[in-house]
Amino acid sequence: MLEQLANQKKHAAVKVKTVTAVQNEIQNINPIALSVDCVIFGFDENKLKVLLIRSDLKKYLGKWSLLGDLIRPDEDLDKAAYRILKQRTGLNDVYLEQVHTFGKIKRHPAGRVITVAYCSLINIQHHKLNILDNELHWHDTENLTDLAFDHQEIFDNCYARLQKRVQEHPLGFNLLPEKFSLRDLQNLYEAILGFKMDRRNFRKKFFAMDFLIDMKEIEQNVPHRPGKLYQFNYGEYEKRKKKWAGIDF
Amino acid sequence: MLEQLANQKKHAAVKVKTVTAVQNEIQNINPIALSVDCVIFGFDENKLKVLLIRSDLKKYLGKWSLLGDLIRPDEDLDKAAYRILKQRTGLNDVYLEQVHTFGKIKRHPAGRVITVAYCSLINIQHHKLNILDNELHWHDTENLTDLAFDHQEIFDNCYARLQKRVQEHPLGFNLLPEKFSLRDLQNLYEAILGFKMDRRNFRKKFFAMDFLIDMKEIEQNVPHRPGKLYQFNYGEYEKRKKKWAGIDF
DNA sequence: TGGATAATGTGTGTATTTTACACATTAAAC
DNA sequence: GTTTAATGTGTAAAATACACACATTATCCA
Repeated sequence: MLEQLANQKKHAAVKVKTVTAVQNEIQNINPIALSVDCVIFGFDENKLKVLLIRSDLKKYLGKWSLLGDLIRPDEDLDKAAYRILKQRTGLNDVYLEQVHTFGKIKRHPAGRVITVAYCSLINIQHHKLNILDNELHWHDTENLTDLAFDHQEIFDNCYARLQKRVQEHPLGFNLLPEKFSLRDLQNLYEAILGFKMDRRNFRKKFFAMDFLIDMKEIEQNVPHRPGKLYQFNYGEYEKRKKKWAGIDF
Repeated sequence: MLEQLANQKKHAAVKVKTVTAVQNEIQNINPIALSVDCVIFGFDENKLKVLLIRSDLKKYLGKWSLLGDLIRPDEDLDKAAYRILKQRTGLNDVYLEQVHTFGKIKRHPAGRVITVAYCSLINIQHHKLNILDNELHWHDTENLTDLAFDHQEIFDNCYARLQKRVQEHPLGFNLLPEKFSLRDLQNLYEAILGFKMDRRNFRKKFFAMDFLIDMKEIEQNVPHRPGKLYQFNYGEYEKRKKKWAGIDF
């Protein structure tokens, strides 16, 4: 309570700050660096994958780490994340979402580096062609352990977010080819969520939503009866988006 | 594609970095400052409130802004947010959650300042006693406009997050006194979500969850039949927490 | 070419959850 | 003791989720 009053007094003393005063304050207090790290998910052979790179830092030699870089002073936060993605995957217009910011004091051996984690979903087919760099690797998300830095924590956090968001929003389609079968879609959900679902109920659910466009095409080169191909109808979805309501915990 | 190869080459050239090399890189690239801003929610007279302070920056004189400060170099991110809360409200052990990081280039007039937004929920009764500083003000969240900096955007973002989270997790109780009536609880939800609910179904829902402890007390000094008082059973909740599953968008 | 294989594609009944809705009860105020 | 303004409770209908089985079709191979 006394401390409270003291703080208020201190505040009252500094009535109006000029921009220059704040600039000085910033200069003095500022040995903190900022980076962006991207958890880039892909889906291939019915497995959820994450794009990793071999750490270029001596301390973590041999370990895998997320793709990241320092933020440039003249660069918006989101832009920095897009830059990383473009650099590493060659892809534009990918799904990207900020997830969480990690700022423990000793998380980076080179000093105080606070990092903003982004989650990205890409169509791995588009990217495959570009991945010649053998320092880059699509790693199964199952049994992922022992990443460099605090990247395991960052990955876990982003994966949990993905699991949640994929159930409430149509993100998943970013991981699939434009045209996909319902089986593909179910495999994707099962890979992300980590459990099997009833095929009939799964189909019923998606057909009931009525966001899938029947492309009037069927799978090619499958050793069994081919399934129909669909596209997700983003336009229609935007129109009828759900306004959630329902307390439940 | 060519650009892609060029990037890979550049990467391949810098094989192993020492910590010192990274330190230099950081020193050179680093005129970015980091702050924390807290959106502190309260609930009073059946209205959702947010704690604001008059901007101390000349450019925004007269405008209200969120409570924030620069992060100290030796301070964990979350610690910085707790520090702000303690300073401004005198309260410990409050609900606090990181929400989003805002980093547009020109969001702060004094230069590049990236800010991490936190959402906090406090029992306004506990705080009321402490709010002597007339620069601080509990503002209705309805019709909140024209905050300083990009604080309107930050507030909107945190409010949206609160609306969502309060439906999936028992956060709301942080805004209420320890003992509350079901009417209090419903008023809280209606204030946060912005619509009215059926009283009978609301009660049924919460009783069915079976997380409310009947305190065997009733409201005092109400001009009508007093309601029973309850407490939220956090212990039981932690035991039976929901594992969500259900695709729906 | 036809039978075996391995998938796709569809429907129904049951249980659970959500929603809509009305009346008796209680304490306080006058 | 009557009025007032809330609390407290139950039930039927609708919508949603879940469990479950069989016919269909393209491919593969003998």
